[in-house]
Amino acid sequence: MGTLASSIEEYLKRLLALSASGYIEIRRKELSQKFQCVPSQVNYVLETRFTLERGYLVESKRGGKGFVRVKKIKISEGGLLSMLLEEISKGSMNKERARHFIQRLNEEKFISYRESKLMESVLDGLDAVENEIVRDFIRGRILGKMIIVLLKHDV
Amino acid sequence: MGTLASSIEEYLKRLLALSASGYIEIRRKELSQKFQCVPSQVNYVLETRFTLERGYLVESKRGGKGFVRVKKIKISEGGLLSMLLEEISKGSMNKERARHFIQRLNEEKFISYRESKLMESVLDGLDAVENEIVRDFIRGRILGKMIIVLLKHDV
DNA sequence: TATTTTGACTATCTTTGACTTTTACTCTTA
DNA sequence: TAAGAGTAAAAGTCAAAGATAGTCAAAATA
Repeated sequence: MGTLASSIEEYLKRLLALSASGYIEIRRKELSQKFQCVPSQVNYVLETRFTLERGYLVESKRGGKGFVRVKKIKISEGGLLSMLLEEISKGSMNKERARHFIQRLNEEKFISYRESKLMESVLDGLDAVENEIVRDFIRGRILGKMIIVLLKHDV
Repeated sequence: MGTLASSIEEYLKRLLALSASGYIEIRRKELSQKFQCVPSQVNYVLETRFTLERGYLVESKRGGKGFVRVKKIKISEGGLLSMLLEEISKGSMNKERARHFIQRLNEEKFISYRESKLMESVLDGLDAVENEIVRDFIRGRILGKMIIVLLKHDV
């Protein structure tokens, strides 16, 4: 028997494997009751085991009928997305590299032409940020958030 | 099954979609009876889901012959985008305002949900720009460029 | 020391109900 | 009969209660 955290991790992964939709929705409180622990333990598991790097997306809603949704995303090893995610995780990205990735994303039909143009317009808009370090950082940051959105709301 | 609030929201939107006049008139009390809740629940739904920023106008009258009228404000894509551009040029485009505009564009079906989330992620990404003046300026600049893309590459 | 577990405090969203205001209608009364 | 008073039938307001989830740092454990 390992830690509580890994039991919960396994449980969620089992649920995910069984789910036809590719994602699961749980009640944080219910789950914590099932494992007889505090609710924030669930957050700990999600933060440490269901990260983007590991191929998971987590969304949630508070209040009545609240939920936590965990989604498994398929990122092919060594593919465009995994390269992109890795570069983004390093923190920043220059304009040419970003433009290249956006074009490739469109070529691979991961985004539409219009979406690619929308994303490129961000790069141009950022030219007005004076400091190059800051500019590259913000560019990487925005790109990262955009990728998450694209994965969350895949076509 | 979602919340009561979203059931009522959906019901009203369905009625609106069916209505030829572009607006609907309901009795607050009747509606609350239909959904077996207190009347003020209807106000909650109207206040949170049928706001001006989302493109709805709500009017009402009390007393005998009282009613609640909900109207969808019709606006053209060009109209909405030029309002946006005007606010940007006046420098009054803060983050929340921008977010509402983007959501409105989606609600009006001028952009897809995915595109709206893509645009919103720019707003969040820009939070890392320290200086508020700079941040607002860059946000406006990017938004402006995005709008041009939307106009150019019409769906 | 690094990881895990816990709990106090906070944030967000929804639902409810007591109390207030407005309006149409009816009933008096000069 | 016109003006005013009273009444019932709406709708509005607002704050409290309820239902979730998130954050963060201290404590416990490996």
